[in-house]
Amino acid sequence: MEPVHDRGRPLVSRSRAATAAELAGIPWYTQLDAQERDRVRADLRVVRVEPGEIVCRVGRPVTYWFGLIDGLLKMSNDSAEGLPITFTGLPPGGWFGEGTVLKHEAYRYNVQALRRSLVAGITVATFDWLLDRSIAFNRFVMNQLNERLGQFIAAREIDRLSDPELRVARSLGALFHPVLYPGVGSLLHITQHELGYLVGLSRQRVNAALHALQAEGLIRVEYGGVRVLDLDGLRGHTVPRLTAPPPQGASR
DNA sequence: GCATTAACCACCG
DNA sequence: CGGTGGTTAATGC
Repeated sequence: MEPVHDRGRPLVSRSRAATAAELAGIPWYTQLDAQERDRVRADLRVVRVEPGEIVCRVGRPVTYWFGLIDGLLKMSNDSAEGLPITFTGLPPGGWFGEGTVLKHEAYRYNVQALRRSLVAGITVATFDWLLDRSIAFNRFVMNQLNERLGQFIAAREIDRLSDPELRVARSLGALFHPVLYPGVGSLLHITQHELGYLVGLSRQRVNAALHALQAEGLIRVEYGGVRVLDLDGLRGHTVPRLTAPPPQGASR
């Protein structure tokens, strides 16, 4: 597997308060009233994590509700020694862990940084407090849960796909989710190596798949990222198939 | 066959 | 320079 290096000090001790610009970029924050914003501003922490670092670990008691300000994270639900089950990329703008925070349980997945990232978090107490008083916040969380449910169903589907090009297309479609990841825009900053790691393919194979998708006009391959030209096309993308096996007795 | 790793070089920031 | 992309060759299932 990947090098899981755990940088010495716990995340909380390296964290700082959020800047005004960072706050303004948080989708649910801007929906809050003045008093709620005050509390969030006082509670919210921001920390820089290095590649390979783990943001939350399976089995650890819940501490924060997390959001990604910048960078790229990978979520996987793997049992301690078993094979990884599901990988999901977390692009900027994504907030995660609400299921765990709601139930005050232990985290059910690992979230690991694929590259240097800026991660924000609010405490469970503040999360609960917001849930008790802000309709807008409730709406955001409910929407988040609903969308993520769809994500995981899609992930299962992707896992079953054997065709590499299809896997890349669907994974990109998921990463460009406008509701879950409003920070992404039309250009996703991700290297082909990282994409390969998420999709479960080699960099070379991802490179080939990306160019095939580009040739179909669905995306544009750019330096250090991918621009989506046709999101619906990616979602419903089917490989130009030589599907129909020749009917029995077809002349040749 | 097809995908993977390793290696190389060119280019970008 | 390091990081990233495009490519080829050797190897493995």
